[in-house]
Amino acid sequence: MGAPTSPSSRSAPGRRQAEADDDTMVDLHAAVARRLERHDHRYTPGRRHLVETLARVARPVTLPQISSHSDELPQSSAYRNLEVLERCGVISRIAGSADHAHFELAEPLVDHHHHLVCVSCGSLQDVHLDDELEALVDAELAQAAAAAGFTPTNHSLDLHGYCHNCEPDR
Amino acid sequence: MGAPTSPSSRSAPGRRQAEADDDTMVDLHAAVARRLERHDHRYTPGRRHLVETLARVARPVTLPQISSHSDELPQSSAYRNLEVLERCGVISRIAGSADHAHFELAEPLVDHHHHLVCVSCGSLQDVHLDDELEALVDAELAQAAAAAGFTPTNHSLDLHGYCHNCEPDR
DNA sequence: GGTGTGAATGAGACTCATTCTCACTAACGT
DNA sequence: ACGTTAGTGAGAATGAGTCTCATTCACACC
Repeated sequence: MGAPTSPSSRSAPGRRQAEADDDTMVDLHAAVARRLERHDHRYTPGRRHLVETLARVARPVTLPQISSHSDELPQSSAYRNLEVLERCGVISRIAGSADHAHFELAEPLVDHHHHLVCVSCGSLQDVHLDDELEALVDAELAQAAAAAGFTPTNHSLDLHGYCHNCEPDR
Repeated sequence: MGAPTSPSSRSAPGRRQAEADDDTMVDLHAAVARRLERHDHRYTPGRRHLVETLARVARPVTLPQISSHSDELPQSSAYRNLEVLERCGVISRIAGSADHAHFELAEPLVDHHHHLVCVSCGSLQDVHLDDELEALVDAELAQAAAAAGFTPTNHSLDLHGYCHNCEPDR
């Protein structure tokens, strides 16, 4: 991992997060289970539920949003499981400026992508960029990082602005 | 103490944040004062102090770090003033995953730049990218945003990894 | 079929960064 | 001087996220 993550071949399913059909869901669960096992953790119903919700909404969501989609999980368990899933590389936490952190499926389980961040309502949305541009960015960042004695793992690129519900004040 | 000290205000901003010499400091204060005035706020000594600290450290810092550099300001005032300065576009808040938010001088007052984010200790460091690449990124992001009905204001590009004090676990 | 071991759960207490409240003071305009 | 408004500081309040702990579950091995 000298270089930033390239969206290169991994054994895991590199499928689009959106509109997950049953097949991709099965693959996803298998991949998640494998990751949990590797860390000596179990793929319990609660965790399964979280993963399934994240896969279905296909965008970064907060814990309250997850709960509202179906609150089968008490808050403390939900947070604990999100943390476990994060440590196992299944999901990633986006700390943003909104009140709550956002969670999404982690990169090897979904395609590399970035976010549109609404500065008004704090909501997040995925964007995909051209691979070539990604490579350019990675290359130049890697170079700049090296100069600063920094060991990169991955980059994140957010576009801040107003989502379609939050037109700039009018 | 009266008015801001620089009547000669040559177009101040656009300067590098690091190693601010006295001249740039004078310019900076003038620019900040102008912004505050525009919002009917005063450039009080406490605010001056915050701006000066941020200019001197030349990297995003947390409130405890600001205080440790010289705690002339009670916590509640510091937070309140940071908020005012943020609303006036003088500083920007970086919410990150660290315990504390980081603060830095806002973009029009310093050059456009990005951050190296240490995933281990949470510290931030500035990086500058090639203008051409920036333009490319902006162009493509703008296009993607338009497709999503999103009105962009600016982008942020972070490189996550390990700073030179926090080599990957060994 | 028991039984032991360690992970998982849920309820609630707790932490702690940040924000709010409020009484008070400093600055500016007239 | 006087009124009005912004700023101050101390402490209380808020609230997202974490921790504790008693209990339950899952699985292996007898």
